[in-house]
Amino acid sequence: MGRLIETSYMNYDFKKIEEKWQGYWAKNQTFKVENNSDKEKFYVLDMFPYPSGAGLHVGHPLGYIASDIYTRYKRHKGFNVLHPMGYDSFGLPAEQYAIQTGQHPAITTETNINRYREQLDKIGFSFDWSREVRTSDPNYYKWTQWIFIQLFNSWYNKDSDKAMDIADLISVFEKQGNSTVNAVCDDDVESFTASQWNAFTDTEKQQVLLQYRLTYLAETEVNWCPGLGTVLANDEMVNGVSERGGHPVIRKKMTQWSMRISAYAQRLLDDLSMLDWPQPLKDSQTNWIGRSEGASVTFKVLPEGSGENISVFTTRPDTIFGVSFMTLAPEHELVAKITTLEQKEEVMKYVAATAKRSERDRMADVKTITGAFTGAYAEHPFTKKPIPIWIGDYVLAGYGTGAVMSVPCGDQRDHDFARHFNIPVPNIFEGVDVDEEAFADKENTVIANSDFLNGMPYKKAVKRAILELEQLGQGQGKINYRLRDAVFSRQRYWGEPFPVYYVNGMPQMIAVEHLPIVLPEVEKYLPTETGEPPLGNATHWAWDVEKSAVVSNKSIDNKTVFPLELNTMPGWAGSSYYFNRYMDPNNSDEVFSREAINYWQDVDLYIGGSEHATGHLLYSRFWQKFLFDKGIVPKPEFAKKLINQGMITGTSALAKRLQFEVNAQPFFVFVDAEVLDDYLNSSDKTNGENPLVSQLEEYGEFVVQDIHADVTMVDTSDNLDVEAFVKWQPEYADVNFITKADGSFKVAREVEKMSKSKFNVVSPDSICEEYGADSLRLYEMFLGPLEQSKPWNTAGISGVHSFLKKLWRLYHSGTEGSFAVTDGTPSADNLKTLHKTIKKVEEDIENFSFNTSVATFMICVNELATQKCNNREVLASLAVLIAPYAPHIAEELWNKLGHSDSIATAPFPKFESKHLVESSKEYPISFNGKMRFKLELPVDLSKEEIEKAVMADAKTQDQLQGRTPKKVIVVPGKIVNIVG
RNA sequence: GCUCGAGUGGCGGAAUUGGUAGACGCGCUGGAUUCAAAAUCCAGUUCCUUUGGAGUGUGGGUUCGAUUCCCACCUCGAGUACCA
Repeated sequence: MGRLIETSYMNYDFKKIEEKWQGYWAKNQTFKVENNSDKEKFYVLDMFPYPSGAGLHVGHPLGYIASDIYTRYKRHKGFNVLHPMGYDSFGLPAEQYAIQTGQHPAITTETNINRYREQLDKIGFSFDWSREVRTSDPNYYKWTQWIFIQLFNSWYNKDSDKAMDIADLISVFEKQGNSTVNAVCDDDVESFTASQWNAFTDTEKQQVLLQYRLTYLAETEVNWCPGLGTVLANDEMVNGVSERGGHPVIRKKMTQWSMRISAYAQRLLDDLSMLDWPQPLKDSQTNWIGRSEGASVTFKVLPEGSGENISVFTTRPDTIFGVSFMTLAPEHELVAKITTLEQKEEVMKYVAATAKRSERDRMADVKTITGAFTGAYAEHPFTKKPIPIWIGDYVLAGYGTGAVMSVPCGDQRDHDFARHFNIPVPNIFEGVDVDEEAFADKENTVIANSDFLNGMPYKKAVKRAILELEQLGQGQGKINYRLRDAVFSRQRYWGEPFPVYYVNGMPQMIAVEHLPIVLPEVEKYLPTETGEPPLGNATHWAWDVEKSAVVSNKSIDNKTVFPLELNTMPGWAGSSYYFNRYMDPNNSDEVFSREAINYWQDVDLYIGGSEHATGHLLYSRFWQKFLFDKGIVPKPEFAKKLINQGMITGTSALAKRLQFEVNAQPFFVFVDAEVLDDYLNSSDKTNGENPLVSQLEEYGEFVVQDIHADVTMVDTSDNLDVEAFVKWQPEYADVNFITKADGSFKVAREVEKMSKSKFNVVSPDSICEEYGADSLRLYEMFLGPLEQSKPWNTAGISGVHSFLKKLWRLYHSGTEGSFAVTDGTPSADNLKTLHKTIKKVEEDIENFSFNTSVATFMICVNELATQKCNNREVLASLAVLIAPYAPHIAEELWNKLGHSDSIATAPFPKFESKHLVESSKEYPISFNGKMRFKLELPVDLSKEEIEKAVMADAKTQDQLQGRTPKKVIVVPGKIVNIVG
């Protein structure tokens, strides 16, 4: 009896081992870190997960495993590593579920988080859970509200190029008005003097200040999604529909909170160069910011003296003499003013038609050219000739000034428009034909027919044109950005409430000491009958300035009790600074202490998906820069290095089904994939050996169909468990299965996105159950390069699993597999294998090439097993090497080697090159670049000696067959190449 | 359309500054062990017309030598979408 138990323990019992060490780590808080340490800091962060109801599949932990390996490695290297985890727990799915079921989103969220935690714990991550944060926790969103208030109380000073306190701005207004202020602000700010400012009422002053604040309330065109009942940010829609749910989105004017991210456009662009982030991600941020250099040009509307001006932005001021018409966006405010009587009807019709077309229609239909002539003319700044003013929906109201100077010879869209409406296409390029298409090449441009620009190349002409425009007072050089201010209001329940109440319609911030303003209870999570956001359903949602408390709506008197903001913040609010909050997550007095932020500084390694390129990662950089300006954080960028892990796709199992037609009725047969292939590829369809032949003779023509089978019912050799399949889908119970002679039935495989509907979802739990967390971790890494997308196929896991068993056996070479190590001096071979492994694994981890280090471990264990190595010193080093990858088995082996502490902080083995020194080298001998044979030669031979030895070799003469080589290339230590 | 990335055995993939293409694993084939199975171990496994030859998406170039560098093209994937 006792012997049985002993034996079972001697085998690699991963379940027992993993449970034991996960328990140990939790109990001993092995991975809890302090904010002060003599050790150097290192901060490894995973992107915040949203805890969805579906739980994790094997694709989700990929990045977490990689970051955990790096974290554990850095601990072995002597760093104090911050490696936290938490939840981005506000969000739409929980709210949609609440609308359907009435269940409070907080409850759904809690359930989902618990499930996530359970799944994460099983994989053996070394997170410091004492630092967990949740964005929906009032103790957390108190600080989200706090940052919002800081933004509200700030403006952007272009002179100092940073955010400054709004109080500074007010004192300037009081003394000098706003003419000397160089701020990022709304376009339509009117100028005022100090005395005018001082005469303003409070409300007027507030109104003016809103035009300067970094978060402001303004009527803006927003992306309204009726299907979701909320507005969406640009990055939350794809091709004119909502990213979540695919609902249509329309343009609508609404009063909304916005974030003046445009103030940071240039710095967001410039600082990309100091980030070690993937180039595609930086490129997409660069595109999103969309900087273009050019000029703004003012055209006077005729007749002279009408006082109206059209201002345009152009990147090609050098083509100003090619202007043959102007185009305004149909929404442009001048349209109504300048349209002549005769054209009024046509223009109004066109404006109404475009307003009706949804954004999506307009995008889907780029080819159709539409527009209308306003009847009005503008004056060319130089030639003074009249230019017709058109409207067209190819000009976007939201970009630039919503108006363009149209140069049909230099811009294809202008060209198309001109041709369509028979507008002249004057040519201003030397030696270029612009009849068929516009000439947009800047490099080979020589300007002609352009007065003072004649004969100039692009760059020179641009400079000159701007100079001339400036002298006329009708233009100047300008830089334009595509990046728009970000709408910050959402008409949702499950988000952070704004710390805002309204006095005379003007927003007021609630004092910081009264935060958090907690999300109120509501009976319904839908918008109110009057169309207000869900918070409009709350009965206690008013601010009492005397009590400094949220009180019943009934007491609103607009004297001491005021209505609170009904919108909530968007999903990205809470995730735009969480990386900083992790540094000191339980601090209730400050967002984080000085001590904490000064110690941890910023994230050293950030791992997550590339889908956040223009959302989370841009907003976070913006907030970080703002906090940096305010002296709250020490770094203008929050993450030095970022890695996008690739997606893991599923490998679907497809059972081949044939559909025959029998008596005008469909008739089905499942057939083994190889049998079918064999049949389809054979030229002789009457070959009697293929089981399909008999079927075909009977039924004739067929159509092949692919039926998804659940991947769990397929073994490593693609054989389907037919019994289980039929039990799972009883409708197939009566269908015949044509199997191979031995009764096996193979499915075909196809790589598709991992999804429930394709029955190819694999959960980490089932893998942990069957093979253990260490196998899962190794296999996820072994699959391929971290950043690449790659298919999951559970079949392959047996390789890493048997590797772990082999590793275990290396330490259990005693009788009946008992633990046995020896204390002697390791052999030269042992040391060579070990140090080769140390070198490679260390390089691999530093390069995030985790797949190759798993291969290295396999080679190492194979070699040590061949060497029958059971040396304590070598095996102890090996345990540490492998600990970041397979921490559970490493802990167990470390423990058996006699250590009472966790392996977590054991020093990483030191590589010593002396163990790798070789006395001879096996030279590949190539002829004309092709390796033909190998020759073992001493390593210290000179070039000449090598050549001599090679030429003297019989195999060389064999290859040459009497020819005399033209040349012999010898690269000592590498290769010999004989030419001729 | 534009921008970026990637194409290597049946499959996932390896090859660090140009220097032995296919490491490692899966799968497959054969064998050992076993009453049998699982597990384990050993050998083989790029292709072909095999005393040899060809071969890293295709075609060309640079080089003694190219998966690696250059040019053109093809295919797939990601991002973006009238941005003046």
